[in-house]
Amino acid sequence: MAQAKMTAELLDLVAERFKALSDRGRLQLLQALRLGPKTVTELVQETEMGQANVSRHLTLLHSAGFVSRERDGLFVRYELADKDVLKLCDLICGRLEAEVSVRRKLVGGR
Amino acid sequence: MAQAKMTAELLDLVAERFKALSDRGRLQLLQALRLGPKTVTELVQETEMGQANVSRHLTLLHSAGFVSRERDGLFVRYELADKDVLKLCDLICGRLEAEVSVRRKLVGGR
DNA sequence: TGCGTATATAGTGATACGCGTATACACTCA
DNA sequence: TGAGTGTATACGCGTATCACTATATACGCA
Repeated sequence: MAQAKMTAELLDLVAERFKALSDRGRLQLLQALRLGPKTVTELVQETEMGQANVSRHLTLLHSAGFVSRERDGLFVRYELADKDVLKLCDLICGRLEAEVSVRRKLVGGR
Repeated sequence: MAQAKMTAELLDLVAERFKALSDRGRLQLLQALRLGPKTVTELVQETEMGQANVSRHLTLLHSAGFVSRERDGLFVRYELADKDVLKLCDLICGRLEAEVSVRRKLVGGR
């Protein structure tokens, strides 16, 4: 896993994946999908984003491999591709919590 | 870990962290730091990036909490803040490898 | 086939990002 | 203090990204 020597192309692919996770709206969508598959319409309602934006973000997440899609008649149902996505988010969240607690200690309360 | 209800501010912080990892140059720097601390000059030599760019990227990685810095006389030595950074990269790499192997199966060689 | 709904895709303007050059700042040493 | 080296920052430019609106496509149904 992750050899020391990585080609520029591979790094670009990795960067692309991280970039897909570097937007609040997209993270919001992933969080919304935590509990199960949802249609675009449902996600629009939950996130208060415009339909076009939701669709665009979902398309991007899909091409990055983080969500899968499935047509259901008139609807398209999106779903988390696997659990790794959440693992990634949780790792970051863990880091943030650690930072916050350190900061609290330094400030002494707040 | 990662409650279902996340505030917009927290999501922005998470997105900011992922954005720090969404650039080939910065990933390259993190890879270069895999084996131990290095100075800016060394990183410039290893990565073939301009000095200004390396410094800027390192500053960003530092403010995102992924690397730590330490002055050593005239030099500044950067170091991976912890192992989680690599865990993140490895998770992405694992996904990429899986994708590639699937694609190989579909295409049938290549 | 025509209509209505769900989803995806232009087109556009504002903002953010990355790079290269030049310059400022930090530190050492004579 | 002044010269020299290492690191950080300012500026300008080209490009990418995002939100918004309008429009196109996909599908179900009468």
